[in-house]
Amino acid sequence: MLKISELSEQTGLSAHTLRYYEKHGLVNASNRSEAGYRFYTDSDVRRVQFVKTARNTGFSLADIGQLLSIRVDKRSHSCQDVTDITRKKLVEVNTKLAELQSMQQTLELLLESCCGGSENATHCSIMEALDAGLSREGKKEARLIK
Amino acid sequence: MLKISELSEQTGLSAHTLRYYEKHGLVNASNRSEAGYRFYTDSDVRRVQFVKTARNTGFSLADIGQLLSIRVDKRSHSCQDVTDITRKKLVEVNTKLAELQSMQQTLELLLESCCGGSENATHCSIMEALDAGLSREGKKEARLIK
DNA sequence: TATAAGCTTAGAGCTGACTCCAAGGTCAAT
DNA sequence: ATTGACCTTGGAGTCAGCTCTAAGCTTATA
Repeated sequence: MLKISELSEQTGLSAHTLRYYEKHGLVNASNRSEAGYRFYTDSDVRRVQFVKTARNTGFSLADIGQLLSIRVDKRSHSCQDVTDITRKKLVEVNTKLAELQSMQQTLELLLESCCGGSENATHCSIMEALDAGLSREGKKEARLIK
Repeated sequence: MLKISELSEQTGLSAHTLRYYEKHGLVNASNRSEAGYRFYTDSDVRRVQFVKTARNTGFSLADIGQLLSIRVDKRSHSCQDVTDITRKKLVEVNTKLAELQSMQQTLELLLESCCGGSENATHCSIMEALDAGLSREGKKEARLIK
């Protein structure tokens, strides 16, 4: 039986966060002392670690709520229930990934196009490109957005 | 001279958002009618479009504030000032990109490992992998996390 | 002139995932 | 018995970037 600070240490999640998860229905302490102190069992620890792993994988707390309810009663759920949640997440991740990749490319082209020197920015090609809505090239090559 | 709704139409930003930007010091209407209605000049329109382009490129409103103050007085700023902001943003984007790519890979492996069928989730390999902290493989290949 | 559409403001609400605070109770060690 | 570390709770604050509301004025059209 672990106290909240011990669970915090074991999982790397703060006690604040653990209480927050409890408030949101993700992880309860199986036991409480007479004074109300939370005490966590091994099973609780595993549940918290499941939550942490799922968070690292990108699932929202709402997703994780669903995954947890599958986890406690696997017989009443299908693999498809699980893949549905996972696939939905993958789509979200891919969408964000595409946005970020586009930003990355733009930023790299902007940096390539600019001297970055200490002379004044009167003719800075980054400023020019942003002014032109990125529609023009970086002065030499016609690649931005296009 | 455009009214706010006209500027909204031209830029694709809502009137709400335009007022929000003004409140945060990014874009002022150069003129006001007697009744206080905002009127935007061509120069204002260009400024708003600059902001929009910078937003699309991933810059925060705070970054854009800096870029705008460079824009209005290019002589007092260097190309390096501009590349500093841009490079900082690129680093942030690359960091997020790495996180998302790791999530993407994990999600794809999870999906590969699971049948996704209508049978119950008792032996679902996604659930098993999340339970094991992704430290184990997808039943067949040893690739998750590793 | 009446109506509807559009404008103004300050300020509140939203999202998600924490993060912190105050006020007070508990526990272990000295 | 006292100190200090730890625990409890409800509720507020944080971040970014909007998004919306309410109450009231203005403007264009019929």
